[in-house]
Amino acid sequence: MRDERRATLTDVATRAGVSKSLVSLVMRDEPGASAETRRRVLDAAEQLGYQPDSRARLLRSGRSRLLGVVFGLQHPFHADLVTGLYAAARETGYEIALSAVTPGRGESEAVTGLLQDRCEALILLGPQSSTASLARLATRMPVVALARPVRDNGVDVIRSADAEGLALAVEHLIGLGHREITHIDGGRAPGAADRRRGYRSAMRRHGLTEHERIVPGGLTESEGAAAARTLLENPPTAVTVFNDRCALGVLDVVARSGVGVPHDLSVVGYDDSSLARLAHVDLTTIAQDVAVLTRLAVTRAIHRVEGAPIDRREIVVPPRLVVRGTTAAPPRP
Amino acid sequence: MRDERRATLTDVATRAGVSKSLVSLVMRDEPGASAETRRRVLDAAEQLGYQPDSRARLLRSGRSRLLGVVFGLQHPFHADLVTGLYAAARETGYEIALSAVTPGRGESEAVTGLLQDRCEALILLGPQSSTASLARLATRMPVVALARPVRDNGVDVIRSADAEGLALAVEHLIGLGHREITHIDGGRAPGAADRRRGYRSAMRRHGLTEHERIVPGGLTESEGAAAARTLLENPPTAVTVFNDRCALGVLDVVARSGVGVPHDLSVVGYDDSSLARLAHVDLTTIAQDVAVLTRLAVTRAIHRVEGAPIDRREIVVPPRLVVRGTTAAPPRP
DNA sequence: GCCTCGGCCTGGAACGTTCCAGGAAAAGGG
DNA sequence: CCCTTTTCCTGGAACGTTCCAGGCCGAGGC
Repeated sequence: MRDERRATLTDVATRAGVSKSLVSLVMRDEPGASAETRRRVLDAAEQLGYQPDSRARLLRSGRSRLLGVVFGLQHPFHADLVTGLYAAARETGYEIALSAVTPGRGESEAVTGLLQDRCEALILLGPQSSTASLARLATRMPVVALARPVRDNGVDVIRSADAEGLALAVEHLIGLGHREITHIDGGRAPGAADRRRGYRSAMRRHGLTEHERIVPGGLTESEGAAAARTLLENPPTAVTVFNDRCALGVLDVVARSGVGVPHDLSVVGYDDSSLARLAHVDLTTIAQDVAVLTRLAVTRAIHRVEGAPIDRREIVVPPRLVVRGTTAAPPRP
Repeated sequence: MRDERRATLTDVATRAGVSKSLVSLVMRDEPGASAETRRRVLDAAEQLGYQPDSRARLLRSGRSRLLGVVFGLQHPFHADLVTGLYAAARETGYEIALSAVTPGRGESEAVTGLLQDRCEALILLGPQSSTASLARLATRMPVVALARPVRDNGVDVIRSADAEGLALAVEHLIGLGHREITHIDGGRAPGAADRRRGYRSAMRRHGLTEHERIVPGGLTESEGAAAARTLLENPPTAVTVFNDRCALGVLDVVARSGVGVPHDLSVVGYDDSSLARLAHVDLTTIAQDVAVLTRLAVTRAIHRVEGAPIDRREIVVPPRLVVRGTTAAPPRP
C-alpha cells in the first residue's frame, strides 16, 4: 500500500524526455540547460515528488558538505546557538547534522555518530572533553570549539571575551553604586575560569579587593539555587552569576526568601539566552553575540574544509551588556 | 597535511590478498569465510584504519536504517523525549537522525532535510503541522506523531492520556480539599484540547461546575506569567497548568506577588520535564512516561518500516501524578 | 569412479548520483 | 559560405558498497 519506490533521476529524465545528466544539472541549478527544458524538468520532478538522494549524491561527489554539530540537549543557550548555526549555514551550501549529548549519551558517542555520517568538519558547543582528545580529533578533521577556550593549535576556537564580559558586569554594578559584589562561578564548566578571572581583575582594578568573594555555583538552575542559599547567609548587594540558567536558580531562591530584586539585591546573568529575555525574568545579563559567534563558527569550519589559508586559530568576540530589570542602585544603608 | 583519502574495501582486499566481496562479508560478520582468512582480513582492515562508508553501504543495500526525529529546540520536554528516543533506539540497529525546528526553520523544512537523508520513518514530536499535511506525508513513509493526537488513519500516534492526566491533577487537588480550581490552558498547542476537556469533565464529575474557570495560557513561560497576572486579580486556591514551562511562569509571577505557594495557591504542572524536578522548583506535575512513550514510538516506527502487521494506530499511555512541593491543602477561609 | 553437496571464494552487476568528454545544432565572424 | 564559438544536450564511467550467480575443491554417498 505504500512506497512504489522513490523517484530517481532516471525517472524524472524519462518523464521529461531528456537525459539524466541534464536533470542532474537542473536540480543543482547549474548553467547548461535552456529555460524551456529547465521548466519541463522541474515540472516532471514536481509531479513525481522527486527528492534527490543525498547519499548517492555525496558518494559520487566524494564530499558530504555536512557540518557536524555536537550540542547539549539540556542547555537553553545551546539551543540558541544551534538556531544560529542553522541560520548561518543556510546560504553556504553546507548542511548541519546534529548529534546530541544527553545524560545517557556522551560526547564521544555523539562524535562517533557524526564521523560515520562522513561529516567534513565538527563544531562542538562548549565541549567537555579534554584538550588532549579534542586535539586528537582535530588531526583527523577540522574541529571548531564554540564557546570554550582550548589551548591547542590544532583546533579552532570561536568564543566570547568572557573575562571582558564579567568586567562589563562588574563595572555596570559599580556604576550603580555597588561595592559588595559577589561572583557565583561555574566550577569546571567551559568558560568558567575566564569569567572568574574577569571578575577578580575588575574588582581589583576598582580597588574592591576586600569585597572580592566567589561562591561555587555551576551551570544549572539547581546549582544556582544552592549557591543562593549560601549567599543569603551573608548577602552582598549584588551578584554576578556564571550563566543565565544558574542565575535563574538564584533569582528563584532569592524571590522566595523575601529579598527583593533588584532593590535589595542586583543580579547579572551571562549568555542572554532566551531565558533571560522572558518578560517575567527580565534578567540583566551579558550577551554573547550568538549571530556573530555562529556565523564565524560556520565560516571557519568551511574555510578549513576548503583549505583556505587562515591566520588566527582563535577568534574572540566582544560581549555586550544588556541592562534589564534585575539591577538597580544598592539599598541605602 | 590532512587525510590522504580514506581506505576502501578494495584497499583492504588487495592488502589481504582476497576479493572485495569477501572483505565485505567479513566486515558484516556474515558466514562464508574461513577463520584463517577472516583474521587476515581483519588485520588488514585494522592496519589501514578502514571504516566502512555508510553512504555507499546504505545506497547499495537500499536501506538507511535511519529514524528521522523532528523536535522543537526550545522545548525542554522535547529534550527529554529526544533523550529517551536515543536510548530506545540504542539496541535496535537503527539510528536517530535529528532535525530541529527553530524560530527560523519550520517544520516542513526540518522534514525535507530528513527526507533527503532517506530516513525510513519519521517521528515527530508534538508536530504543529495540519492533520492534512501529516496525512500527506504519511502516504510516503511511516509517520509516528508523539505527544499529539492526530485524527488520521495513516499516521501512528503515541501519546499520553491527556484528559485522564488532568483528571488526576484535579482529583489530587480535590483530595486536598480544594474546590476553586482554575485551569490555565495551552491554547492551540498539541494536546491542549484534551487537557482542557479532562479538566472540564473532572470538575463536573465532582460537582464543581460552578468553579470551572479556564484562563488562556500557552506553552511558554511568558504566556504562563501573563496568565498568572490575570489569575491574581481574582485568585482561586489551586491551578492546573497546561505544561511545566507555562507553570514555571506562573510560579514566578506568583512568588513575586507575595502569594505563597503552596499555602495560598497550589500549582500543578504537566509533563514532569526536567524543569519540574529541579530542587528549587519542586513542581507537583503530571508525568508523561517518557521512557515508555519513546520506546513505543521507536518500536512502532520500526514495525511499520519492516511491514509487521499492526493492530491499533494509536497507543495511549496512562500518565501519572507526581506529588512534589507546590500542592497542599487550601488556606482556611 | 561418478555425482552431489557443502564450504570457501571470486567477478561483475547493481544502487542513484556527479563528472567528464564530446556531439549536434544554432549563432557569430571573416 | 565555411570556420569557429557558444549553447544545449547526451552517454558512459566513476564513487564504495552489497548482492547474486557462479566456480573450484574436497568429502561423502551410491
